[in-house]
Amino acid sequence: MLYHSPSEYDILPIGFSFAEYGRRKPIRNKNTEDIKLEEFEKRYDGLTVEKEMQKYWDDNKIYDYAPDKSRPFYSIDTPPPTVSGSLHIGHIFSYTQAEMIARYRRMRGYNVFYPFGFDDNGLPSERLVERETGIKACDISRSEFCDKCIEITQRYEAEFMLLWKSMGFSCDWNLQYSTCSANTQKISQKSFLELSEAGHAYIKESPVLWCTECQTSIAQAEMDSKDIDSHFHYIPFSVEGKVLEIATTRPELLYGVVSVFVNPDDDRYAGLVGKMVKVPLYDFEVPLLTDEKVAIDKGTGAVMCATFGDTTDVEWTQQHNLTYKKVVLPDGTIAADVPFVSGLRIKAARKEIVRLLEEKGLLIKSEQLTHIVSVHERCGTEVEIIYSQQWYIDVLSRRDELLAASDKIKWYPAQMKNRYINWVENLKWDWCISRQRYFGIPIPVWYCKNCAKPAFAAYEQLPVNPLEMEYSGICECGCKEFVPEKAVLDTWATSSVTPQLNLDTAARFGIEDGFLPMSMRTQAHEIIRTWAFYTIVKSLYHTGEIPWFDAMICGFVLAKPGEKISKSKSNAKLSPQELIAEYSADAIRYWAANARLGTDMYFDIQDMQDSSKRLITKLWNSSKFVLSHLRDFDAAYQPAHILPVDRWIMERTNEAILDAAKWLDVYEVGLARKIVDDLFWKDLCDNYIEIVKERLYQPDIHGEEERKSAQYAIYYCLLCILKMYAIYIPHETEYIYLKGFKDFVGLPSIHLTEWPKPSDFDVEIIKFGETLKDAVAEVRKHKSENNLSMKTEIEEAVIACAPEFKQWFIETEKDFAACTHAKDIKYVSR
RNA sequence: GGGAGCAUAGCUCAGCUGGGAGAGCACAUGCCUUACAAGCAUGGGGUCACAGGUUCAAGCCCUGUUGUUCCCACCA
Repeated sequence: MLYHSPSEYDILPIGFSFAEYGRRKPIRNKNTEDIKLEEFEKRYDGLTVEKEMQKYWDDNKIYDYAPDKSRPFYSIDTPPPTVSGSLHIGHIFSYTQAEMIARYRRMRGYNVFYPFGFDDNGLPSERLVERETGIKACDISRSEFCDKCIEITQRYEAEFMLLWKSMGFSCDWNLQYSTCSANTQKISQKSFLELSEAGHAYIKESPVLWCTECQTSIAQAEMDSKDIDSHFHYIPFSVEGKVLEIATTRPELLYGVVSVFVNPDDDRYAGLVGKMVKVPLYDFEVPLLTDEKVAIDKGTGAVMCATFGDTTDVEWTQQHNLTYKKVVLPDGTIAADVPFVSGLRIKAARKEIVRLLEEKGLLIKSEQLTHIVSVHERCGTEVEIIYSQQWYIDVLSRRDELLAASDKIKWYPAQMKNRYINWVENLKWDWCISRQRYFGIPIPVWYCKNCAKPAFAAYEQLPVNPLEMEYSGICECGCKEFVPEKAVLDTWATSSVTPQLNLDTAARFGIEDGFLPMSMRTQAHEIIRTWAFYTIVKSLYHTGEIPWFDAMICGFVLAKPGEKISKSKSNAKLSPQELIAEYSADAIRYWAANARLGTDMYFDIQDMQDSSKRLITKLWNSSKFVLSHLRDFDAAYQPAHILPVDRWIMERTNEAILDAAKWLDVYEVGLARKIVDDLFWKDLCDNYIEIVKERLYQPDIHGEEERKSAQYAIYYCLLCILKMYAIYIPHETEYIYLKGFKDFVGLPSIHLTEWPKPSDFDVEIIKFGETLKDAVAEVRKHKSENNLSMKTEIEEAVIACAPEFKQWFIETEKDFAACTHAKDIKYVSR
């Protein structure tokens, strides 16, 4: 029986380790003299190295942007993260994929313009501040509240920037912008003025989507849907003395009923159309009208139209020229002139009306139901529709142009275009851009006190805040007094001009002409209907062109199917900062690259740790090996004869380079990574290095020139592999580069080197390599099946190969024998 | 209700223009092999969701079905 007490470990002779105790075999002599480990640490310590490398990049300004007309220009429109809370792993995931593309393009020789920004104005930031301070915006003065917003968003931005830096992002922070800065305000207000001048932005009083919690108008894009438990109340209206049963979920709007609709083909009501219907409880009369939208088979086939229960009510009110009866006020209470329920909040009013109906015998029945309602995405409150004056940007009349624009943009992956098309085709409202909020970019407008006509700020005045400035002109009507606009712009009205913001930054470097359209926009699929859509709208109005040529649409990280990662659900186990501190940035980056573009992924810490650590360690160890054999390498010397097996690994590398580039050109970082992984792990480490190892160690057996041939190959392959991995794991590859390759290459950073560009690869020699691998595998199989050590000598190996490969095999015989420990090698034809 | 994606090994997934069913993890069996036990070798394991069709040939193309995820619409 195998039993050991702790004391037994203490008496193990030197040369035995704990793990080996049961086997009683000496641990291997590590040959430390050969490897000179003082230069290559035994274990790679990513956490320390990453900090060092980041400092090295900072100190040497590796990623500073400088225009270079000799290179093709490549610009990236990166999402300015909404400053509405801390970032989570989902942000890391999609930003990292785009960052890899920036690195790839840079290495491909592009002059990459890669600015970052922060979206720090508007409702999302206000809600963050309200949450953090416990103060509601409406409870303190506007300037006081805005000061708090600036203070808190700046704190978050500092945190965001540190996070991107610790992820090793290769952007130049001098190109940074913020959407609440004075300069941005100027550009955003200018956009507003230009669109107003051209008639694309306009003001009108009409029904608008309204959040009673945030007390502001919102846009169609800001709505979410939510399942809500509710009741269908069957209420008896009456027409010509007969009961007309109508089902509704909004009985509190009874006072706002302006008509009743039935389907024109509904025989049940044929004779009643045009007659007056009496509304129960309130006893006023409304007309019975027809509309094709009414479903005959739903409920009783009769629908009440109230101002406003839903978008259909809005359409009907407009189409049939019905009057507006105010029921719901902007603060979510019932208007003062509504009998029975005035002053109550909507839900309380609903209860009260139902109670009254019941009391008076006017409630036929109530059915429970779950239905989907529209809620405000920021607070989850059910969206109301009220009448009010707002600024809009015309999108409905531009549907065709907006659709045509999507054909000019290349979407990656292609099917993401459908989401955009789907959204544009389903637009029901023009884009409402005014918000009755505080911390946002002011709408640069005053209104004439006499005739209410808007007066616009002059371009030279921008940025302006009308609340802090008098309008100095005179209205057409002769009036000199003006009232300032209090509303601010929708945050998307500003973030939709990121191409213009970036252009403004680029202009500082003298890059203006040809900057637009930008090369590429990267973003997650969930904001196609907002950010992508609005940017396209603005771009078409401002430039008549698409905003960018390519759209790289990333997926999302989910906790599990259907569940987004969010702090409130506490399924984000660790913050990105904690993940970096624990597992290293390279580990997270390598994992983040394991995704199909546009496809959501589930976050699994174990998964990330396993795959990333394995690769990072393997790359370290193999680099250590390779570089230990390049101490006397002369990069300028090309051996006269490169052995076939060396040619094989170099050609395989070329093949992989071209394959990986093919994927990276279409933004598929994950598929490209897999190509590199296969080359590195399977072909280079498991086969090539094993085959040529002895040739590198023992030139006395294999020949000096032959050793040089192997050196030539491993230098080329490892350097290419490091370059390809550099976009994924920039810290480790840089560290290895600095230790082993910098002196050969001459450039101060691997990130300044060029992506390898073989013109082609040799298919024949790669086929030979495959046959060679098969032959080695056969021997390994033989030893494995017989429980033999790989070192065991075998008498004879018989290689089955095609005749055209035989000469190459003969030239590989010494390597093959060294790798397999075969004493004799014979051939048969295949 | 409209649209899109997905369905391949126990798990996570790759498989680009039709011809060999694959990787990692997990599992099993071995192995100190002058980089790496955070390793290496070898192996077991699949009706490629289902039903039709096109083709000499289908995981891949076509039609339909089912399941699933997402986007949009759906508040009477």
